[in-house]
Amino acid sequence: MDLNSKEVTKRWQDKWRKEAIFEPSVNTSKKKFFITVPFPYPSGSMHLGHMYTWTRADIYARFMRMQGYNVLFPQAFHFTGGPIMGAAQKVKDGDPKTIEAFRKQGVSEADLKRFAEDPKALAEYFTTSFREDFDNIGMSIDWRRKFITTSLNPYFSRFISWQFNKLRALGLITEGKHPVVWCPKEVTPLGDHDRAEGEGESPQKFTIIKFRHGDFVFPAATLRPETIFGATNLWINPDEEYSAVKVGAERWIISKDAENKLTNQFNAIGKLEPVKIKDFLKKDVINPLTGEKLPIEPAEFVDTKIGTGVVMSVPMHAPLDFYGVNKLIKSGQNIKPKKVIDVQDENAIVEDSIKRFGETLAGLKDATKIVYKKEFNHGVMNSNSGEFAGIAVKEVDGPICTALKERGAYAEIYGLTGRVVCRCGAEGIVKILEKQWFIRYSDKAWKDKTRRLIEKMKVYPEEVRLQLLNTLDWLDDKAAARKGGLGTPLPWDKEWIIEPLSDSTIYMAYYTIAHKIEQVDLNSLMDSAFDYIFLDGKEKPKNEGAALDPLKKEFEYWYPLDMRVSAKELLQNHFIFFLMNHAAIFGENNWPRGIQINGWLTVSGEKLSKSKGATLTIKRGLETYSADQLRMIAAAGNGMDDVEWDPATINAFDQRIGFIYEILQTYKNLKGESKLIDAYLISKINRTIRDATESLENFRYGSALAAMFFGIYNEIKLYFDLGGENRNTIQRFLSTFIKLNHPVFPHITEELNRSFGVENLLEGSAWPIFNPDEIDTLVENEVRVLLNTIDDIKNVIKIIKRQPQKIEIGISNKENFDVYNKVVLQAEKTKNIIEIRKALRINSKLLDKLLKNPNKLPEMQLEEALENNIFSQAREHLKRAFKCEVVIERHAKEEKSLPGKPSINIL
RNA sequence: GCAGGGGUAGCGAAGCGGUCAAACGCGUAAGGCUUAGGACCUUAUGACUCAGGUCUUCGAGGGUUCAAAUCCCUCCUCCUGCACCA
Repeated sequence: MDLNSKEVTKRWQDKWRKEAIFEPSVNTSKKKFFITVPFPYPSGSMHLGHMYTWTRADIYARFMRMQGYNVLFPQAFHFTGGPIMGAAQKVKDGDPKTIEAFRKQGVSEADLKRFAEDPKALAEYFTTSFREDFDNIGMSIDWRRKFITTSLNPYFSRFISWQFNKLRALGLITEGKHPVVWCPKEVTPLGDHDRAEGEGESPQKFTIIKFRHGDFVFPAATLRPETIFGATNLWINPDEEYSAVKVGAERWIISKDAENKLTNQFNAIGKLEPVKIKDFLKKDVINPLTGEKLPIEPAEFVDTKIGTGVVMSVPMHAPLDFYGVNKLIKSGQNIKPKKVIDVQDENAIVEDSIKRFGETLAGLKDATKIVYKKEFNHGVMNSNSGEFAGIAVKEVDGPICTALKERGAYAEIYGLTGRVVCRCGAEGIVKILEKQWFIRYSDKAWKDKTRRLIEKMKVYPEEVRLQLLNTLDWLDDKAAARKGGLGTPLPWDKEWIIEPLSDSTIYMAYYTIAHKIEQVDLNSLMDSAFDYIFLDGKEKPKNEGAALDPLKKEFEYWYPLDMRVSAKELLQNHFIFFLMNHAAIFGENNWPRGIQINGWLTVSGEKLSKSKGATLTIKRGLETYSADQLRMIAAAGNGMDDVEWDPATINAFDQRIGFIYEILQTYKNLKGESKLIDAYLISKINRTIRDATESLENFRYGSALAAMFFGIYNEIKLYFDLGGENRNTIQRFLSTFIKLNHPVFPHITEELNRSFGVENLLEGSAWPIFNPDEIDTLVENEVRVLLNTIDDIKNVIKIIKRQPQKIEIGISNKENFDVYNKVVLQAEKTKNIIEIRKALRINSKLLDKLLKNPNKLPEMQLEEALENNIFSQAREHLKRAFKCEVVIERHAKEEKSLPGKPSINIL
């Protein structure tokens, strides 16, 4: 016989479609389960990496269907943003890399031409392609609810408008400026992926403190404005060029290297004129907070490229300054360094760190890092810092800046955390974008609400919860709209297009109504309509209100979302926005109930990216393997583990399915009795049901597979090995195996189920029930003993190097079993040998033997009669296996015979 | 830099205080079956032994404990995200 898993696939996919079992309707008498995966961006083909995530969701959907849930698993497509247009543009420009990648994915020349003319054609092409792939690998998706985003879908755009009006009404939208890394040559923001150098570098805010000298301003740039109380002087670099520049009504002295920064970041900037910086040396400036006079001093270590080229010197809190000021003091200057920050248990933090790293420039810089870190995290302002005394350094930044602002001494300037170079070759700078629209993710009350949501929901794997909570801590406002790309315009400022991460936060609600919304007149679909559908206690809109009722009914049945499934890279962006927007817009009863985060499918240890994925597409995969075979790989991972693409595993699939199929065809002829090995198998079947169910529930698919596919398979083999031949037991095994494995291998199990003689579809049929009464630990233990003994016999035979004439197996006597079991009971309480001995008060040689090693105390309960029975029933098998006479001796006299370890005598 | 997660046999991994030389899978080797085998079956796969035995390991180093891969500390190292990139 042969069962070809590729051939049966289509049959069952058609059947599921025909019976529309993936198209659930509202049924209030049935519990529901709503599961989604973030929509894909159709700018290329679906590859095995996509399959990994979607299969994980599909397995869950099918599992829940068998648990009796009414399951909704919909799928939409994301068109918002730049990449679709970008890809089309690249085709249009004739970019060979892009075109080659598309050709590899099977795109025809005619289609390529269409892509170049119309980005929408490209998106639609891949939308169709994705859908075929989803279907071909057996996703149980309800396609009636498919939709696309952007203004290409005016219904969806209305929905997004509603969302943003809601956020704005809640005070969660704000307008402001925003620093970005910028390429001056290409005149565009310079994202990580566009950089030749400096990935991960970002804009960094420096506080400018204005120190005045006459009508000149010396703008000292610093990351630590709180140290101003300890400032002893300013530094300038006497070997570099400086300019005076008009900023508003003021004249600032800055390094020549800082000129560009000023021009790019400040609006009102006047003429630049070179100054002789040496003329200012030894002159005094005024500390704006303390009123002290501070001298301007030269220092060659001032890097004029950083900040403004003017630096505030704080010797007690900055190693470089300490070094510089010490030199001044030695040359006879009267400077009195002052400590303004205390760190517990660290009295000489600067001196100590200099000692540690040395007085070289590099050493001083390393020391600086340590000092900054310690003082920032653990420092407290001391009595030298005026009104700020007692405040933690972490908390003091805001108040200090306010104080500086009040005295007209504050400004800010952005630098980069490191050098950035664009792919075009130009060096990146910081640019302040004006009039941006932000979502106020920094809002504290909003974060608190979301924190509650996160604490309440289910999170798989659990460690992700901590990461989400930590992400909330640093989350800041996010620019939510751009001037270009596809999308929905901001309802109150139509020049701006809502960007992709912002229009994908609550659209799961849209799935509930997507298949019915077009029955409503678009003109009547105003905000009040969405209020009515999605929010509790809202009035029904006067026009067309009745048309909304079926939508509201759908939403109220399906929401909240029960499970969102995705890979780990979306955790700190998409997921956090998804949760925050739900917390803001929906009632607590409609907050998401669970998320699952998984790792990636890797090839040679590397994540499948778009470029790599081009060769490992679903279509390619299906040329060689069946859908179930591919799904097996997706089921290999637990939690956030990455899973390596390893086609060799597929061999295990064929071989096992083949064996099951063989049993299926022959078991009916068996007429054997039910024996102890039957009790054993039934016990194991129940354990497997329990373990597999628990693993599936927790998305531990690798463990589930180990139990329900590999583990139980080994048990049935053992069953046959030990002479099992009972039809009912085997039937029980087959039925359980087929059902348990259905979520992972839906096609082949349907086929097996039919061969099994069951008419109804497996999909949606009842999940096997775990029966704790059928767990028989004693029998399991004794079978273990039998197997160990067989191993031992083999061992011995190997040693004596000859065919045995006769094997005598001696089972220990009842008294010994009693002692043994008492030790087992005690060992459950303590592993302390002396205590066990005390508790038992028995004198026996066996006891001495058992208590020799605390790490090897017996743990399995055993039973003398059962041990005898197991061995007696296995006698025929042993005779066959060892091709000789086998004698089982009860109550063996031999001292070697222990409970659980019968004596073996080979003649 | 900040946050989170890892480092266990040739590989993927399980174990998360005591039945652990380490489940399960892959790979490898030998034998069987075969015209043959990438198919299947059996056995082996840390080291040393050889009548069912012993010893050593879980990134490195310290510590807690009768007992640690498992708990604590320090260090090394890998992966992920850090926002205008979807």
